[in-house]
Order: sequence, then structure tokens, then C-alpha cells
Amino acid sequence: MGRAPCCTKVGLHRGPWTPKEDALLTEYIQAHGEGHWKYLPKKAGLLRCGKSCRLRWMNYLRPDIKRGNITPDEDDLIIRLHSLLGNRWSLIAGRLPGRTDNEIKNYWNTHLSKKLRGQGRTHPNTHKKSSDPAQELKKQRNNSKTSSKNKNRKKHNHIMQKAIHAEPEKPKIHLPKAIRVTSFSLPRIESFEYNTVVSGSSSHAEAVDVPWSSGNTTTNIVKDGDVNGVGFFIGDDHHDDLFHGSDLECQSHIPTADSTLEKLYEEYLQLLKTEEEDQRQLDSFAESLLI
DNA sequence: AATATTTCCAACCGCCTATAA
DNA sequence: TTTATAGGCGGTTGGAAATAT
Repeated sequence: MGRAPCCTKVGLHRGPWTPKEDALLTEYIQAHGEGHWKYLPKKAGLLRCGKSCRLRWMNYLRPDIKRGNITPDEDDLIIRLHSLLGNRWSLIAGRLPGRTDNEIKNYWNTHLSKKLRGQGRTHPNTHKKSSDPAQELKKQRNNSKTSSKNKNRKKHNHIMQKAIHAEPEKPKIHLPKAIRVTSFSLPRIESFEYNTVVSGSSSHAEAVDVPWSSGNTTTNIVKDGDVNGVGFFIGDDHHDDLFHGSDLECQSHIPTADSTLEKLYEEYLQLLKTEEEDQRQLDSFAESLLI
């Protein structure tokens, strides 16, 4: 036998959250922490599905969520991350502290896809997994399943529909589906730090020397268990002490991680410029990020 | 000012994987 | 080993707000 059902959805509230519900949820999580979403609504006195509570917390109530418009820097970073990772919104969000996957997804669909199309820089859907056989398969399944649902679709697919116009595709990067390895749950609140810190044991992490690193620079990609936990360490041959706890902690601060990311993308862009570089190197790079 | 259309985004849906039983 | 569920994810929806006519 498995576990008990998450929620019955009978008699539960749906739709927009009221300030009172927000307060109840926030209060409960501040007192007891995240997790156990199944039991949380009842304990917190909420008539909501656990999933709904989790979503509300993750996308709106978390204290570390950054409010306000996406900055030009973030905008640029999202574009580059998307070109690299495709629609892995949670992965992208993991590299943008304070931003949620939902927010980035919305931002992409409403702003960036149009922007990029307008600039003719790239097809906004190029990085969708149209080149990913697994995604294609899934799409086909979904199409057959949701076709009746979509018949009644009103105005909304305009964004996606606009994006369908074919443009020359960039060389495709095969992105394997992200794999969840660990079972322990990490508070999303700290996901960024966890991404860059391998606390204590290094059992979940290993350094990968990426073959396309140029010159003296060795790129070490820390493979963490969490699907969000793809950490980057780029530097000059410091891999010997890469996993010393103290060293890692030093790299957990956001500004450092941001600059590290910048370096990573400089390398990545460099790769894109050098057409003669083997496409397989890009593939392995992208795969490394997702393992 | 009234109405129509478009844009934006919070929330929902359904699938997938890890894992408890 | 098998089965069912929790948690997490990306895709989609619907309504409010903004803008155009």
C-alpha cells in the first residue's frame, strides 16, 4: 500500500487567496516550517489543498521573494539561461535569487518571447523541447488528451500561437530531463544556497572537469542531488580543495554566485562563437548542468 | 464615456519521479 | 517487487487591469 491521498478536493476553497488565508499560511509556516503539505492545511486551519498551499507559499508568500520588475540584468540572464536550459523554469529560477519559476515563466511568455522574436535573435520556442524526443512524446500525449479542452480556449493561446511561426532553428542542444536524485527536501527558501553549498558530506557531489574549458581555467560543476541544485564553481585549478566545507561556504553568497554564473556564461557564449567547436561539447555542458 | 481587445499573472491541471508501505 | 501517493514541475487557464477604438 502507498500513502494516503493528498487531499480530496471536496469542500476546499479555490481561486484567489484572501489576506486571511495568506496570514494563516504564513503564520503556520513561520512557526512550523515548510513541508508536509498534505497535513499543513488542516493544521493551519485552511480549507485548501496542500498543493495549493505549497504553490501560494512558493510563488507569493515566501519572505525572500523579490518584488518589482525584472531588471535588465535579470532579463539578460533569463534569456541566456533559457537558451541553455530551455523551459526548465525551476532551474532558471534557481539561478535568480528571489524569483520564482512561475514568475520567470510568465515573464518569458509575456515579454521575452516577443522581445526575442522582435529582435530576430532567436526563435522563442527554439529552446522548447521540440528537439527533445521525450518532450515531443509528452506533447503528443497531451495534445490528444487536451484537445477537447483546447477547443474552448478563448483568446489565450495568442502568445504561443504567435510563436509558432517558423524561423531557422539554432543548432539544437539535447537536454536530458532533469533527474531528482535525493529524497531529502530542501527549503526552497534556501535553494540558492543549497545549490552552491555542499554541506558536510560530499557524497552527493563530485567535480567534473569539463573538457571544453580553455586555458588554465578548470570548470568544476558540482553535481548535487536536488534537481534545483546544480551548482557551479569556476576558477583556477582550485578543484583540489573544492569540497572543503569552509571554502564552499565562502561561495554560498549570492553575489559570488552571480559573478560565477557570469563567468560560466562568458565561457558558454565563447563556445557559441567558435563554430568549429564540436556540438558535442555543448551537449555535454548542458547535460552536466542537469545531472 | 462606453465598449472591445489585449496584456498580464496568479492559480490550477495533469504528468513525472522518488519513495513509503 | 509492486503499488499508490507526495512533492515538484511545466503547461494552461481565466479574470482583472490596461489599452485601443
